[in-house]
Amino acid sequence: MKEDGKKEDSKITIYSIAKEAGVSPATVSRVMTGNAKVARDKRERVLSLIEKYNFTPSAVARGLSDTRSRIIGIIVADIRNTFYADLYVACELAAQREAYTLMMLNSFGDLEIEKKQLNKLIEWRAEAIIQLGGAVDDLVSKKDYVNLVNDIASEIPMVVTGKLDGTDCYRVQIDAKEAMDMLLEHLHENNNRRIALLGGRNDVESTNVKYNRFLERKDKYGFIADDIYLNNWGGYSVEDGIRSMDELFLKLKLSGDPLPDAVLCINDNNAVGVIHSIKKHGYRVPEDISVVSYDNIDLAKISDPAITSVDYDYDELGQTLINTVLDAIGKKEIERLTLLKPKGVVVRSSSDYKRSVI
Amino acid sequence: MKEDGKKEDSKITIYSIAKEAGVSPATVSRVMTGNAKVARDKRERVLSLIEKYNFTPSAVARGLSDTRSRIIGIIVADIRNTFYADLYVACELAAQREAYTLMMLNSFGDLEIEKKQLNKLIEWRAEAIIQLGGAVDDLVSKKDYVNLVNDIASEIPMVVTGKLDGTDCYRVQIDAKEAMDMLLEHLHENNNRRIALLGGRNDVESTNVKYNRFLERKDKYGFIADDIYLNNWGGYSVEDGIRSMDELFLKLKLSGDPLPDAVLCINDNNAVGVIHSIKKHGYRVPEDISVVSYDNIDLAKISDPAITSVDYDYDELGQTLINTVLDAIGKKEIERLTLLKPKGVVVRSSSDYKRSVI
DNA sequence: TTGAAAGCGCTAACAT
DNA sequence: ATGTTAGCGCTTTCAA
Repeated sequence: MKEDGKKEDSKITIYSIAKEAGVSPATVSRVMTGNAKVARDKRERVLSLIEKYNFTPSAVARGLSDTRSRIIGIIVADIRNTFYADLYVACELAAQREAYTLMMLNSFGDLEIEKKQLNKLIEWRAEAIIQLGGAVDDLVSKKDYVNLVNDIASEIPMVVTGKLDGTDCYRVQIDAKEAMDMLLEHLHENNNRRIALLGGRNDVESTNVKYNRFLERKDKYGFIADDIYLNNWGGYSVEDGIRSMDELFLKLKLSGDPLPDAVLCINDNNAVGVIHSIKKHGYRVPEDISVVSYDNIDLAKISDPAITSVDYDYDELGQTLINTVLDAIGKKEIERLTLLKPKGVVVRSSSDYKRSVI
Repeated sequence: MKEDGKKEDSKITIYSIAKEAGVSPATVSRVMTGNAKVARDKRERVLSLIEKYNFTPSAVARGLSDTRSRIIGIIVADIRNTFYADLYVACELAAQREAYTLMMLNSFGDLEIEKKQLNKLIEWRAEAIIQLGGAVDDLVSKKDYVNLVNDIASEIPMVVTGKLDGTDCYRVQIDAKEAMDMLLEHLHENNNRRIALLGGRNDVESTNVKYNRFLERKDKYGFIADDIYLNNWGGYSVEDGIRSMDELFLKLKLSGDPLPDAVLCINDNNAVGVIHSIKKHGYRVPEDISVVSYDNIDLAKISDPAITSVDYDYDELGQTLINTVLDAIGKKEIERLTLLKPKGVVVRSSSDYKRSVI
């Protein structure tokens, strides 16, 4: 049996601490928050009791009391997707630096779930909400969803990585145009002429931006990219990549058009699928066809061959997301849209091959 | 200008609802929680006001009031690791079914960070804490960490996926012995004789269990596995896999021992590295060397060649984790250790090759 | 069935 | 510098 079992176990709060230290609860609160001067001796006494009892003040009570939860809600399309996990971790790190706690929920790309998660965050009185992917990516947003978001955004700041037009969210994004330009430059340097564009969905903003940017710039580099080589739909997964490339092979066979020199994929997962298809059809990467993509997640490095991919500064992105949140909470005047430059293209074997100029 | 701007915006709580509905706050609370009968008409009036104002009760206030936060804390070694992300999602799904919210924090395998995160969860008065990987995996746990954990575990349930001995945590794990047996059976069926064991760390419980199980059973199958083929250290990453296999090639070259028929890797990442090394050395998978591993994360499927891996029922694992938490919260008598059977081995090309019996 | 009132554990005036 | 007190927004006895 423990000594003094009964007394010792009674719930410990700032009151019990205060009593034992012979001070007022307010004083205990003051030494905890550091929001006011406290006499050296009292502080020490309080501190040692806190230490003794291993006291941890209740964030719940504090949240109620000062009506600042210090929680930032964050809805992620799917944390199992490395891209989002990378982003999430960057946010968590940044948030912790500012003494905020993230409350993370998955939406699985399901609008109903997303609404439910938003609600949960409101219940917890999150001071702001960040959304990584999901409905916020769609180019044209559902009416009732927009309404919900606007309802929320009128109360607390919402910052999204997508478009979500019709709402007044803050937006933080990687500059997709710039990302496209980097890849085009790289492909051009290696004398690729005939370029295919695969993966993604037309109704997703970042994909759409890339697509348009490509069309805008292709002539500058003398790229050949007839419609048959362009397919910005089919999704973002490995399987989607396989399907898109299989389809391209088929179409090319029927039309008699030559293979592309390079395939520009919408992300690394997609590229893995594309490579898979290319190998399956008996061609080599990069000797026959180069493959490049975006995001530079771990997969790009460990794929075989390793994939050339546009890298982002995830830490910067996370920090910017959090900064935007904090500024918005603090009612500072800030830009509605922040565009971050991609870090650069990491050249790997999938495209590290200079074609001869014929 | 909005109509009635001032009044409309004043914070809406159960009080404002109560007043407008002409009932007491208690009644509003009752209709929200459903904890007591409320006259039909009053309920309807309250409900319609809730609807009208889009009222969402404060979980913070509720948490303070009934001292049940309905938060389950969860510390993950690294959410960017697909294995943990899979596990996490399974937990989130299970938790939501029970109307609990997960508060997820990463430990990055750093003991100091882990302690800080534990503390944060205590601040938020998590009703229980789940730990996926990290310090809980270590076979021999650090003294002060054990003390901290025991301090916490004496207050709220802790359930871990690792060993964490010296503590009274609940443990939920995949049966590593069984998982090993499945792979051995598979390798045997394909007439692999000479087996190498690569990856992992000796001081991690699940790895250790597998290693010992292998030694225990190898003779039954007539496997040849001299010390030179065994290397259960080197870690869990792709790079670790490359290093381990490179090293094995080197040692074999020096000793003149033949190549193994199959390499049994500690997880899928490791296997990717091993395959990388094998290819690099000019051998083929599976024709020259078969490769198998554990966890069956997405990577196993999209790797080239696709990797044979032991699959788990992640949903079941998540649900069991949450059930254990709930039972423990409810002070039910439950087993301290729950062992789950692996789902089975998913055979893919990396080992789908029958060797001829010489 | 319903309301009044106390209390959850903290913070922040306000007074001293 | 410190104590008193009044909330924060709920839930839950306890009476009625």
